Amino acid sequence: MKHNKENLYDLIYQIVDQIPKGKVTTYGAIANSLGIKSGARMVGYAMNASHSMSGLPAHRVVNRNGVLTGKHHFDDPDEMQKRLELDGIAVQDDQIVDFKKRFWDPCHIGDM
DNA sequence: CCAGTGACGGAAT
DNA sequence: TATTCCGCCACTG
Repeated sequence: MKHNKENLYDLIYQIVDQIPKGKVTTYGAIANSLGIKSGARMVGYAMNASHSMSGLPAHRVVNRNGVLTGKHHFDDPDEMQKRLELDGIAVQDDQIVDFKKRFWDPCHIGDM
C-alpha cells in the first residue's frame, strides 16, 4: 500500500488525458483540481513519468505563463510545439498565442 | 537519514 | 510592471 502514491500520478494523467484538442491547461490548474495547493511542482514531476504514457498530451500542459517549459523534456523538443500547432494552437517564441483563450479548466471533469 | 533538485506558483522587493 | 526569492512535496544521490 505504500505505492498508493501512484494514485496521485494517475489522477494527473487522467486530467491531462481529458484535455480537449485545441486547448491547454496549466500545472497549477491540474493541481488545484486534484485538491493539492502549490502542488504544481508535483504535477510537473508526474509528467516526467508521462514518457511511459503513450497518447498522453503532455504538450498541452504548460506553466501559468503559457510557456512551453517542458518542451525540453520531450524526446524531441520541437515535437511539443509541432503537436500544439497540429492541434490548432499557435506557438511563438516557445509561448502559446492567446494562451488565455486556449486555457482549459480541468475542473470541468469533476462536474461530469 | 540528510541534502539537493525540479515540466511551478505566488508573494515580496 | 518586472525581477527575485521562497515555499511545497516528491524523488534521487
